[in-house]
Amino acid sequence: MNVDLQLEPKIKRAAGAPCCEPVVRPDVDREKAARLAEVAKALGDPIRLQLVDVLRKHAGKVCVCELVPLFDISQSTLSHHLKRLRAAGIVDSERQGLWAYYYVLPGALEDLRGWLG
Amino acid sequence: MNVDLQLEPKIKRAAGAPCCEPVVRPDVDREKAARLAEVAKALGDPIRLQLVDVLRKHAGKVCVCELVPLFDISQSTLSHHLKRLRAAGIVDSERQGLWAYYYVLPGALEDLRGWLG
DNA sequence: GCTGCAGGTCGACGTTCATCGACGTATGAC
DNA sequence: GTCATACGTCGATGAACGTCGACCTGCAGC
Repeated sequence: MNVDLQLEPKIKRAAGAPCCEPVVRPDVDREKAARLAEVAKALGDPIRLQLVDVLRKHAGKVCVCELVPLFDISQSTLSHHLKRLRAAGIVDSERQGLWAYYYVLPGALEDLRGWLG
Repeated sequence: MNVDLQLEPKIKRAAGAPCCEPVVRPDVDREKAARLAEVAKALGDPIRLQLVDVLRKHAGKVCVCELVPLFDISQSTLSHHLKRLRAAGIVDSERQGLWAYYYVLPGALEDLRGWLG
């Protein structure tokens, strides 16, 4: 197992030969990387990240009407962001009469957190 | 401190009044959210996420020529991804002669990891 | 000098995204 | 029934993104 990968610059070599033996390998497979990246991408917007932050800080479910005034965006745009978060499996919602309540799905951020160490 | 945010649907109310008192507040300010989102966004691509994964798994620095054959993309596209990761402050590079070596900046993912809990 | 290679940059292309206003759909109040 | 409200969806628009090939820049070897 090659721990220190600081490869010697074997500059004296035949033309066309690779600079070094390929020893690195991805540790996460393509499917897992895609899943992790999907969650990261959903969090890759300041508004969505703050949305998740607000929802996570509250044990219960939060009404959309509470979220709207927190941001300088229209309600339709906020709805779009919530839809994206739901598509990424980070939040879910529940309707009660006129209102919709959102909450963070338990364990939704677990994989990304685990990957980050 | 309102722990359970499951707001009662106070449906009996005067027209125009909000459904509930606004009690939620974002815990991360706008600037911190923007910084966290920038890192998350940089990780929001499967190739970039795998790149970081490979670099993190090796204590030393990894030559670009080792990274190219790991993915089904052109070298110019890979260079673009590495540039994005560098712009996000996640990796940095160092040239030695013909070759460029990339490495993950220590602590670059610390904030995001901390926010995730 | 010249040639070949590694890797970064540039321009172009098609796709996806964030945002908005407008509209649709339920629901509750009357 | 009618009307207002809360929220979602739709269509449009401009910006950002991922990808590529072509080109440019250094460096090593001749």
